[in-house]
Amino acid sequence: MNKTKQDIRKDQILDAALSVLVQKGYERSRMDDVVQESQLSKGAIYWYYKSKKEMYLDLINFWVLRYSVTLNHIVEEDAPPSQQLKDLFKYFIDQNESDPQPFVALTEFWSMAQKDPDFRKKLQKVYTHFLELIEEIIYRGVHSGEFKKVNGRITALSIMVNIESINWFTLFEAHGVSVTEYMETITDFILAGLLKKHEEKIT
Amino acid sequence: MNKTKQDIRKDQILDAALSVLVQKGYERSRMDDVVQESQLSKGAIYWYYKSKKEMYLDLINFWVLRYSVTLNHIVEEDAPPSQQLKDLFKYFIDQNESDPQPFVALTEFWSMAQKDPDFRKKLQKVYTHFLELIEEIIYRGVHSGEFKKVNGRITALSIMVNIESINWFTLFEAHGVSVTEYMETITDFILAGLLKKHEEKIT
DNA sequence: TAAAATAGACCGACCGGTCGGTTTATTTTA
DNA sequence: TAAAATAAACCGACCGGTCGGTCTATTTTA
Repeated sequence: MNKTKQDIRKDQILDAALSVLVQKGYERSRMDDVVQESQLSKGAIYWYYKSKKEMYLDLINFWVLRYSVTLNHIVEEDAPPSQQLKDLFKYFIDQNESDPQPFVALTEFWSMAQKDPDFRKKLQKVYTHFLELIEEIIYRGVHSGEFKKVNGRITALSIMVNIESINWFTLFEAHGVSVTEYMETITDFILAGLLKKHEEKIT
Repeated sequence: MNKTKQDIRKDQILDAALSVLVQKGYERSRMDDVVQESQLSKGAIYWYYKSKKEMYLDLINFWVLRYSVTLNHIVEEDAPPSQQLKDLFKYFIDQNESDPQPFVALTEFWSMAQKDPDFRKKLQKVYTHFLELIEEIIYRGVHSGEFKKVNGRITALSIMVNIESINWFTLFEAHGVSVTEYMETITDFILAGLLKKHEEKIT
């Protein structure tokens, strides 16, 4: 797991790429911006990536990999599904608070996905995997009797969408509602819809 | 309310602009594309709009105006708030089904809002107004006793986010879940969280 | 073991196409 | 017939990608 020189360079490039992407978006981001931000040269960057597009596609890999470690950990931990969901929400709230850049970048990738099939396919894969994770939690909850018998796929979709709504706060004025406050309310809201009521549990 | 020649021309331009925007996104959309799509000339377009940016900013106005007619109608109709919310959801589902283009364009405007303060301000205004509409419905519901005493702003935000999630389906594969099916489930979900349970109503 | 050879990493000036916007000429309208 | 509207040729800043070349570290050779 120790990084080679090449991995370090790629990190260096992708760090710069993310920063530029968030500031300017895909189209307006210049390879020369990445050159400057990364303190490397154009030649160096094109040594590691054959095109602007390849570089940004790899940026998705980079972040998926980074997040998936914790995500898998949450799913595999030995906790009641309701707690797992809470952890999931909390993880994204914390991540967004400590560094919203990847979230902002996601908006840009959405926009890219609309135009470019390669970006679409890549994002599709990311989402499919993420949805499967959530669905897994839901299934366990339903199976163990903690959750109502809901449609796992639709519920997972809904949860995912609500997590993504974190982004709304990065961009717009919410008139006095904080992200944390909002997300906590949403978490309760979703869990209220999922958890069996006490009477039902007994029967 | 009858349209002048100029209004017609602007419609013609903005129709083309939307079409191009959806296909290529803001940056990759060429004014020459709009020229071709609108069957006009560059001179004509720059006669009505002083820049690419102005044109696209006006595209937002165009659609806000178009939607706001029905939206206001829904809020002002004499129906129980729960029904108003259902109508709201239904309206967007129908709109998306008959023509998803404006929804796709919204993703692009999100991306624009991140980079350009003018787009951000404009979208902020749109969202603020829309949130106020929803909040108004919520308030009435709470006041009339149909709804629980929820935080109007947060609930409105949540509803809006869920409506926007329609877009997810335009872009990605949901593995067998249809937009309509999804949205109907979500509507029920939200209303379940909002409506007082029968026992509570009686007391 | 010093010189020669090779490979990998990196540099940055430069080229060629692109596209928002301008200009100028022409046609339509009132 | 003057103003409004439209047409289309044109300008030039801009930027992704290229390429000849350098620099450093490792390996081979004699």
